[in-house]
Amino acid sequence: MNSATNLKVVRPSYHHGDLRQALLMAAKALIAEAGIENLSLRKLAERAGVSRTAPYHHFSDKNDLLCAIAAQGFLRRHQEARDTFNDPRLTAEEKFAEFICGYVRFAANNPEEYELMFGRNIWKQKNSTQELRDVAYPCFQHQLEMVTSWQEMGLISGDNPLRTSQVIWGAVHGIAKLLIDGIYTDSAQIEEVSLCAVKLFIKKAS
Amino acid sequence: MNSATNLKVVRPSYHHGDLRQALLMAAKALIAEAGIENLSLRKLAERAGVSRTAPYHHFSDKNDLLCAIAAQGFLRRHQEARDTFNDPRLTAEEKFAEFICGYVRFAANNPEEYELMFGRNIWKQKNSTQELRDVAYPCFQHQLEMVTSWQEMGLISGDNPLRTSQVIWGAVHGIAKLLIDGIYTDSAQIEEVSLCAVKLFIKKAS
DNA sequence: CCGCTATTTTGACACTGTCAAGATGTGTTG
DNA sequence: CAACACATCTTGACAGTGTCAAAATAGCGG
Repeated sequence: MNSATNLKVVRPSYHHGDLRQALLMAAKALIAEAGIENLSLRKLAERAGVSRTAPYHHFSDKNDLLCAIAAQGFLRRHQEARDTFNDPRLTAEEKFAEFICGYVRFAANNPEEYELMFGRNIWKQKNSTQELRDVAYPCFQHQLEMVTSWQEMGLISGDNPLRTSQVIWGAVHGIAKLLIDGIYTDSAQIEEVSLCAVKLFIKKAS
Repeated sequence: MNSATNLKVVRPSYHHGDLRQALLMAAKALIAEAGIENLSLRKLAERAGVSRTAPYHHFSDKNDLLCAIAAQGFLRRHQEARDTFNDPRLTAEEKFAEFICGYVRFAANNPEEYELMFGRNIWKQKNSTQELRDVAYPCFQHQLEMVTSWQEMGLISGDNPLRTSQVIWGAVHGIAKLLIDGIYTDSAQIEEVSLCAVKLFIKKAS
């Protein structure tokens, strides 16, 4: 199916070269410029220099395209979270704080991409691609595992690890959403809010 | 011709009766049936029995219509929150728990309306109507005030009342969003997650 | 009664996603 | 090398969408 299996080297294989990749690039550019809701396949095709229906030979759907972009976002965030969690120079508490702050920062720095990754358009109904789920679920899983480990070592409070993970995920997700959706206007204080969340979840030793 | 002119004593004003209200009703019905993204002004007009552009004399915009519906949602939720906060039969801790659980329950029971109320489509850019802001901001404010009072009486942890309020708001919003957007599949356990959030935020007295 | 204005309609335009059918290049096989 | 199969891209078309302009209608105050 996927002709990209043969493309070990960057190689113009067919008419356009690698249209699929070019479309993803152009789509991200257009989204960054005008937001997700202003992305149309026709403008995208024009930007890529092909006709309106050319994208349909690389993505079955507009939804398919969006899922592919979201999948890239999950890969990036997953890697980011893994890096800080495995950084040997950080204490557990620093890792936890960076998990919270980094999560919100990721959303704040890539609002359109985050909106795509966690937007209802993709997840509601059966819109999510198998490819997207294969990338997103491990990312979710990783979050739960990290929180579980922090809880087991007594760093953060709560008893049920799964429930605590869900609440903390909900907290960072909600803070991020309230911010990037424009309900909070003070985007300058996200770091402060994130740090407050960290303090609230960390178990009091005193 | 229309014998309905004599029906309503309230205000049989013009051609249709009260089209604005009828449109809001029909819109909520359509949204409940097929979701926000499947609501079109044309289908709405057809449902209300008027032509496509008739709604434009009662709402300047599609966005204006959506804001009006969202405003009603904020009024309902605001009243709900006020009722539990002022219920003399509840202790402060019970009120706090009911605030958290009730918030998530409201979103779970009215997913489309909640999506509208807190969707980016309304708040991003300058899409929000003045009317909407006049209703929503007091609702937000009330939330902050409640959390502040609970913190001042030593019920919940944290030091900065504003930041704590924002984190707790973020938490309930995020839990609700993850649920109704279809990222959590287990909608049966929302109450459990909510209660876990309550326990996490309540200050340990022991 | 007439006219003014609020309300509604018809027509039109520029978009959108997506399908069907044809055209064109590419790789493989006989 | 030639011919075929197929991936790729294009043109044409259709049903939707939000929204504006201008025309038609209905109800009110004079």
